[in-house]
Amino acid sequence: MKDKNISVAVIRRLPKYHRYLKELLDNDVKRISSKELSKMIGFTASQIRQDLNNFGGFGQQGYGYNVEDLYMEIGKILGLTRPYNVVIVGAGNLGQALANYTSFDRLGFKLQAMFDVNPKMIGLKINSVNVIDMDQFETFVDENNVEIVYICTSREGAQDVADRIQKTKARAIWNFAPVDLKIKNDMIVENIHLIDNLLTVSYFLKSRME
Amino acid sequence: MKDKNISVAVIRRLPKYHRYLKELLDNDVKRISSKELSKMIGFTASQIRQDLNNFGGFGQQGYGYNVEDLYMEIGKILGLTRPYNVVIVGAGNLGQALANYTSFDRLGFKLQAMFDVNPKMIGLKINSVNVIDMDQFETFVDENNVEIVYICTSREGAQDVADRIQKTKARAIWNFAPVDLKIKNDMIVENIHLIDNLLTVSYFLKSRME
DNA sequence: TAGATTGTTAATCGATTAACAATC
DNA sequence: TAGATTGTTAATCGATTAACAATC
Repeated sequence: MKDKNISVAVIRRLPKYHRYLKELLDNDVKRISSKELSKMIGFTASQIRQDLNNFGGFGQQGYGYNVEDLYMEIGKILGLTRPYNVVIVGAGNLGQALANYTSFDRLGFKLQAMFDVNPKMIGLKINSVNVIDMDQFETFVDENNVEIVYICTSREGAQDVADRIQKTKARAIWNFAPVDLKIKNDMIVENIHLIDNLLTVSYFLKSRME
Repeated sequence: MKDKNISVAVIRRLPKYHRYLKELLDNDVKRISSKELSKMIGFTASQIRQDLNNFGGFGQQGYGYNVEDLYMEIGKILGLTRPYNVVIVGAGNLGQALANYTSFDRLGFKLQAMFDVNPKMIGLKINSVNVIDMDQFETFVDENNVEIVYICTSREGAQDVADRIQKTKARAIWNFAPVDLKIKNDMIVENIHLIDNLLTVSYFLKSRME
């Protein structure tokens, strides 16, 4: 499976395929054609076939795709063949919300701890996960093979956390703070910039009114 | 300002311009060239000039762009010239997190109420906003000129909420449930599919390992 | 004026769609 | 076999980048 030169546009569609295939699987659908999938998912049949063929010929002429096989294959492509240890920095509302998402756990994203600087938060258990003092961050991450850190701090605190992550063995950041982190090494960074997304809503609302 | 035929790619970059210009403004930077902005923001200077010229000639040859003017103009394009009334459906952790974001309020997204079906939640105040019974949803939305609804329910509850929104005067949905809502009319829908984004992280982690 | 930088056209690049031969 | 549908190549479309004349 040599994922060379796959465009980011394709990668970002994969989770959607994964989601729809799961639904089909849950509904006991055994096979599906690119045409049928197209109708459900909203991509063209051509695009679906192109996307999938970046990773291999998963279908069969005259038949279509086996739902279970394709679901498993896309899971593999997405790296869902093993669990990932994760921690959350920032035990506020958002951090707590993420800590309580059972679907992350089910997919293999295993929350090992939460960190905060607020003494009132430290020692609490959220969904049976400990809130630990930020002092122990680097040690904990390295000792527990944490690979992904979710940053749920304020805008102001985020860069400092990012700097500290870069001193550990963790290699990916999922950033919820409304700031573009400055990263030196080849860390993987995905941003959820809520405000950016909300501003597109107001853009479309305004445009629609004119 | 005729926003005709502007591609979605351009629209999604606008909030980032807005964010960086705010930062420049806060640092008392008076003017900036597309070249300097390029270095900060990571888009090419050419792309920045192309993007901005979709909406008008905001710059001046030999000078660059006036930071304050450009910030205001982009704010206008994004629809930030008036407030928007919003409500949250689902007063769980995520709903509460969103209710507590002061930056949304500062930009003009005014939270009028939160809704839930859980009797334990109803009557609570979160950040001085009432949690109301879902029974009163349609009436409240129409009487309070709510334009945007944030869906923070479970996957299972989201479509039902979407159906109910379509019976009101609200015209935009900000959806956090991991499902693609079926919408009949021309409602504006923006999705934050957290799992989809997290799966790209595991994809990149896996790819990086090979 | 000379230098700088935009606004804008043209060239390039990449992604999506269409078409169809291969084949189950 | 006949029908269906993939895998894949070619055509199209759109977005990004480069170039440069206009002009502050």
